[in-house]
Amino acid sequence: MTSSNRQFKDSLYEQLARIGKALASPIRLELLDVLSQGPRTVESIANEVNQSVANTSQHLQILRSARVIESERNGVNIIYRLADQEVLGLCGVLRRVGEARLLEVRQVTEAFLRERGALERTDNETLLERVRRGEVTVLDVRPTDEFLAGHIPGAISVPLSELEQKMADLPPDREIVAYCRGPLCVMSIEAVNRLNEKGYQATRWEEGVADWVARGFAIQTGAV
Amino acid sequence: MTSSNRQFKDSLYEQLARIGKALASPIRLELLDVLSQGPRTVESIANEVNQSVANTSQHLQILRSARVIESERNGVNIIYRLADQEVLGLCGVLRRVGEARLLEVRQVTEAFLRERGALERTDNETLLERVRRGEVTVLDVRPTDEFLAGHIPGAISVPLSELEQKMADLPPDREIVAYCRGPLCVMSIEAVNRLNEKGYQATRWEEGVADWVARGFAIQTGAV
DNA sequence: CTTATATTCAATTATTTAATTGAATGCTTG
DNA sequence: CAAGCATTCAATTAAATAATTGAATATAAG
Repeated sequence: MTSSNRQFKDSLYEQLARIGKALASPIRLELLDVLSQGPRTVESIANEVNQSVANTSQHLQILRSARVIESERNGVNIIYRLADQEVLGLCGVLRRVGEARLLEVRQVTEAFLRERGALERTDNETLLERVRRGEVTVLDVRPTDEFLAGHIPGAISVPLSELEQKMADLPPDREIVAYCRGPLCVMSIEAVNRLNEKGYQATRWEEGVADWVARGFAIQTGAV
Repeated sequence: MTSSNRQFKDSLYEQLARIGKALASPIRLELLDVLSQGPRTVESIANEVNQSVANTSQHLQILRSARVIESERNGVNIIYRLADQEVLGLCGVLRRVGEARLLEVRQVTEAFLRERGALERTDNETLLERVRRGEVTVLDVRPTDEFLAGHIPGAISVPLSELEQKMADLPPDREIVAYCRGPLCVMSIEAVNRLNEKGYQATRWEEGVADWVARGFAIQTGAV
């Protein structure tokens, strides 16, 4: 290979490695997951991931420098968001490769689900078909701002913290499917457990909005 | 969030970051690109990326530890290969995010193509359709072992080094489309330039076999 | 203009990563 | 069994990365 081709390759991979480096930190991967649910402020993100605001901010600078997130000022707050759907896809692929290839990921995940009584696999694909056909009542049990940022069309927003109050409004003889942020989020596990305790017929759809989008389906923003 | 949820998240992202760290090095990204064309020995890879065998081997250990590549011994040689298609997809998504989001990637790439007289964009999608309909003669100008590892069905293997000898066998009045490893490989550029100089009507399809696979199309292995 | 709040920056320290070099290991051949 | 070849390992050195802490900056409110 000529030396100018060599130089070109070196430059190109140096640049692409910026994205790899952005993904090389556990904290930054969590930041990206948090942002995949919708835009947030630094303080809110820092609380979610249990890190100092300064440390969170530094990691956000690295992600922004790699152009995988963007920011805009809103008064004293800075709102961060994922740069685009392709970045969302990148996070999804990395997680799927991790789940498929790293035994440790599966071990950690199964321990997590077993502790919460959610290890039993439902038929996720059949459930998805029934959701799409409108055969079940779909609950989004994430916080309201994440629902507003984007949700499965037809889903009802019932944040976990409001489930007790709103449970009585749910049709008692219609099957319920609850989802939240994704396979590793406990909200839908908790919601399904509570609903079934009260005699509802609830099932957890273990994916999240990002997975729905990755499947090519449209989402709804705003209140409906 | 309860402390056991926090611990779970910390463990999970620690594990997923192993893959991010694997991708955080320019050399390892190039190794993955090289392996996306087919399995190779350490020495052959080291030559391709212009690194020492020891350094190449160390990076390969990191990639293997992250489970994105696999190895098998073949006498004194060790053959390395990508772990599966999902890893191929991960590399593809990372490159697309880089190309879409990092101005520097586009700058480096355009300079590279301009220097080689290949900056003019052809309509890649129309070309693909014509390839799929069998309307053109398709040449794979990569080395033979990469052709054997996997190629577009119906493509003829004409490694760049053999183009002069084999050119006379090509139908003179049928349009030719040449491809190689991907947008940043010079073989198809060189091949198209030479063919057009000799009066053939040749166009470059700038993607590679990995992109063909990412589009969901089947590839052919072996000699046909 | 001053104070409060949110966020970023800079310096420091500790840890991790990367390239080099020479030794060690595994397989093949004579 | 010894020599050759391919590959990996280990130690060393230098560079890069990460968390903490305190200072600096930007915006809003009184």
